[in-house]
Amino acid sequence: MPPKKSAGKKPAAKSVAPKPAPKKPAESSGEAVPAPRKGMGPIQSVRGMRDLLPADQHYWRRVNRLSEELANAYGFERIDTPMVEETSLFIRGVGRSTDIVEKELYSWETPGGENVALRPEGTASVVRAYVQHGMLNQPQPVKLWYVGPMFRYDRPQAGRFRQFYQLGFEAIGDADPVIDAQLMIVGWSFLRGLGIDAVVRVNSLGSPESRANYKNALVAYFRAKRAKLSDDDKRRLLKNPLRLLDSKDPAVQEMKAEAPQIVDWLDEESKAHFMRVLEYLDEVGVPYQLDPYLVRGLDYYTKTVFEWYAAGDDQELAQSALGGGGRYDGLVEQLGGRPTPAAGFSFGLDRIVSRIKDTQPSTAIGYKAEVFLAQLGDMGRKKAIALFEEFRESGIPVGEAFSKANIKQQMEIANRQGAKWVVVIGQKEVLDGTAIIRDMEAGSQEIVDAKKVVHEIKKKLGRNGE
RNA sequence: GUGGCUAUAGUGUAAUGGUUCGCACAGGACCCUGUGGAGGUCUUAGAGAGGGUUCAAAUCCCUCUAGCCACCCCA
Repeated sequence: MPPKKSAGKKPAAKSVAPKPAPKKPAESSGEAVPAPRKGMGPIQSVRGMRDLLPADQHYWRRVNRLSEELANAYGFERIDTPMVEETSLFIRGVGRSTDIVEKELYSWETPGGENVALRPEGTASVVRAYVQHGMLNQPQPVKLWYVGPMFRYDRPQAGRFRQFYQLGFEAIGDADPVIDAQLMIVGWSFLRGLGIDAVVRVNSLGSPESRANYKNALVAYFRAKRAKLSDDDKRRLLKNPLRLLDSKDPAVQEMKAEAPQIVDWLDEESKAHFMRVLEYLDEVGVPYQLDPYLVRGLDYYTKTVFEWYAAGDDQELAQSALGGGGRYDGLVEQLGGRPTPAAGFSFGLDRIVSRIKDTQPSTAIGYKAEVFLAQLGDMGRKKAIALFEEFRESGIPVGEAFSKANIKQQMEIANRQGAKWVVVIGQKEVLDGTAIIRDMEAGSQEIVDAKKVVHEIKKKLGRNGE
């Protein structure tokens, strides 16, 4: 760091850079400068926020491309909602007593006095948009998808960031179990398309009534054994009893065996619905595991719930869930719409990308060009700059290193960019009205008329038919 | 939010409290304004921030910050 502390102890000396930046006139600045702000280090990104660097972008691109492809294939339309919403949307949508709302919400009051928050998930916003724009008047179900950053003020950890990216699919306005199944199929296709071997765990929470009844039974059961519960679990008992079921406490694990099972409390309709979902999955061959203890952290789920895990992580690594979702038949109404059935799911793209990165390290290079323009001398450079535009307008990926004069260096760069052809233009060529085309694989080259270069290259690339 | 571990160039690493912090890769320049993958020479760049102990700190201590691990929770 250039600004070093006072040379008090360290004589340091050290040959200073040519221009000894006249930093501190030691004495004079002493009073002039206000207060030497402390903690002056290099500025870093804010906690839990990270950069997605160029080297990783191709993974993200792949994920995004597949998302779009699948969305089209399955008939979902893209929607983008604001990152900032009224805080009450999330309180009503996600649930007041969930951790997501209680302690992980980035919320503040605007200068105008509105209470707003950064979205912690996508479903509430999508449903809000559905209601706000009267999408109930469109053919149902309305199938929407989105991708974008979400924000949760949680403690960062591997696979957990305060700004993270979710890809989500929602189907609003249809209660048929085939919708639930199709969503799971979309998710399955997505993971498979990325080469991720995953299983989906499925459960049903039933209708709000059956869920509530079950919850009561569960609370009653555990309350009787309250003394044996850890503090964490006592808290859960009050706040989110269903969560007790995936407690890691061995004592609870034991109690679980005797505990009421959710399947026994499902109403007939939910049970039938669930069976249908499973039948459809069987039909398509989607591998799933029934998990009677699967509950989800958001309040809005009803009936079907599911979560994806990478296969092979038989040991539950923390943060190993890649995504999840389910049916939320009550949410639309909860947010002020008419009673409307709906279902959806989302993936955590950060985790998915990191998974691909670990299992399929890529050799992809950065910028790729098919043709490279090498130039020599000022005349050559001028001609090359113009020619570059011609190539670009013809849609041919073309590379350059105009700032380099050395031909050898340019060849190196051409090679690094993976160019199959190099067009060389020097003084001589400019004067002759020609250009050299070099075949990088064969090492041979030919001289062509400068006016025909683009045409010649197109021919070589097999793009003449256009 | 709780507990623990960690922090050296862009990356990965090395150095019993004692010279100027070593190495590899990456980057830049040159060898080389007329032809690529190699090589050679030179070079840029570092102790997360702040404070303390000590004759002396990358090394020991404290605080902050960040990352990681477990918990909580979740994607």
